Amino acid sequence: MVKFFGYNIEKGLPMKEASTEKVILTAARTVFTRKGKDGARMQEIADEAGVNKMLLHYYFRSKEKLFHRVVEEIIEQVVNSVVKISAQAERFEDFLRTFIDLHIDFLRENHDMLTFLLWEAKKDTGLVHTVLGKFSSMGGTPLDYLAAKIHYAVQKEEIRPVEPIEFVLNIASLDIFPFIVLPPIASVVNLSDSRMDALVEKRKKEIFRLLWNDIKINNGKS
Amino acid sequence: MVKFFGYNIEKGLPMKEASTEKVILTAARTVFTRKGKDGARMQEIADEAGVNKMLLHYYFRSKEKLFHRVVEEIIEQVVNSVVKISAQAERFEDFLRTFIDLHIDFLRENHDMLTFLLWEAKKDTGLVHTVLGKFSSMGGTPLDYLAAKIHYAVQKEEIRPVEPIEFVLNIASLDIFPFIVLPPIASVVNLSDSRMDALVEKRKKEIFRLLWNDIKINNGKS
DNA sequence: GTCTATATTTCGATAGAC
DNA sequence: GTCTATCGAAATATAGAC
Repeated sequence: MVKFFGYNIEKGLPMKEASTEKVILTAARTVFTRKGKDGARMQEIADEAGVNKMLLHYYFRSKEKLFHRVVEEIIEQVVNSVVKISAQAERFEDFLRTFIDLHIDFLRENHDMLTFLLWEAKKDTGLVHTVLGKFSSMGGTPLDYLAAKIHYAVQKEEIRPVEPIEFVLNIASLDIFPFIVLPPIASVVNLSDSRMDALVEKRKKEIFRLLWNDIKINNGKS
Repeated sequence: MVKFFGYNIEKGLPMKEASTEKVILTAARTVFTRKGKDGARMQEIADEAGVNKMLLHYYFRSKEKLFHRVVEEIIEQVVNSVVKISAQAERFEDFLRTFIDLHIDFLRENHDMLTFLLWEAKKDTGLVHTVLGKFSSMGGTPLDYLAAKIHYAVQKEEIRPVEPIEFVLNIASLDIFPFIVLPPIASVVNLSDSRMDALVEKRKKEIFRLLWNDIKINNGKS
């Protein structure tokens, strides 16, 4: 294909097809999240992308640099998603229900990069720096955001006073952990996708019920 | 040192010092849980053990076999601990409080192998088979055990009826997840050990309160 | 930009002396 | 059982033609 500044000269149209660089990046993300930084092979990434191995070095110089590009992209996506689904609804009850719903939908679609990110962060805490930096450039960590949200809801007497750190740990744990353990187990016990989906939808209700019952204030209701 | 069937001939005493094999195994566990199967280097394990690299092959033939020995040991320890701390107390309230307490104590001591195990299980689901096999040889999975425990407590009207799978996911998530995310974060934000310990002890109470309030039956109390 | 061929390094594994 | 020396495979990275 003849390319010129992102335009496909042959067809005279803006290129919608992925550039070689983008193809490689996508393939690298697939392989890295599956095998990890150390287990991934440049050859496997090239095969996954359907390009010559040498091109990975042409575009990204080294495995190390390619890895960092992939991780930055993942962190960018994760942080943006969390920030986006945090900005929901006025009443705390609605906020909580919506947050759990969207958060779990996001996790279901991206559970592959979950364990990967946690593992790489344990080996190299530089990743944690990147995540925290990205959050603060977006206006604050989820902890900061939720603390403000809780403070407001308490004043409005929607919920009882709760410690933000405890609440964040509760919701993060309940939302995220199943997507770390269940996928490996599911592939062993032959849990079908549809049964998995049903389980996930039930979890949404269960998590909301558990957390909301714990903090809500009943105004005149039994 | 002159050795003969586990006896130290020079001193005429049973050997309390670790054998070379045991020293290697311990070092391997340290390095594998820190760097993962792919990131670990035989040389680094040898250095950690303070022995010649060649001895690793003498005792374990290959990196693959050494890795599997380490993983089997870890799984053995994890399963035994879970089974052990599950067999506690008659009343469900006491059982729950004690389980959370001991489970979290165990996790605090062994959080290094947590992310490692979850990561390796994601890459190679053979590990899941090993875990499930070990559990069934010990009388059943935690899910089986808790289902029976719940059934009994419901009959005694100590708790309302609950779905075992939901309850297991709730308690596992709340107990385990913090030990996956917090250690990397703690090392970045300079959270001291004592403050971490305080946080953990508060978590125990918070988790028990949250779960118990959700399932208990109030007999005549407000 | 893309290919083939090759350089360079790292690492698991073995041989053989003691 | 333990050591030194070394092999051979793999994997990252580069050279140079097209």
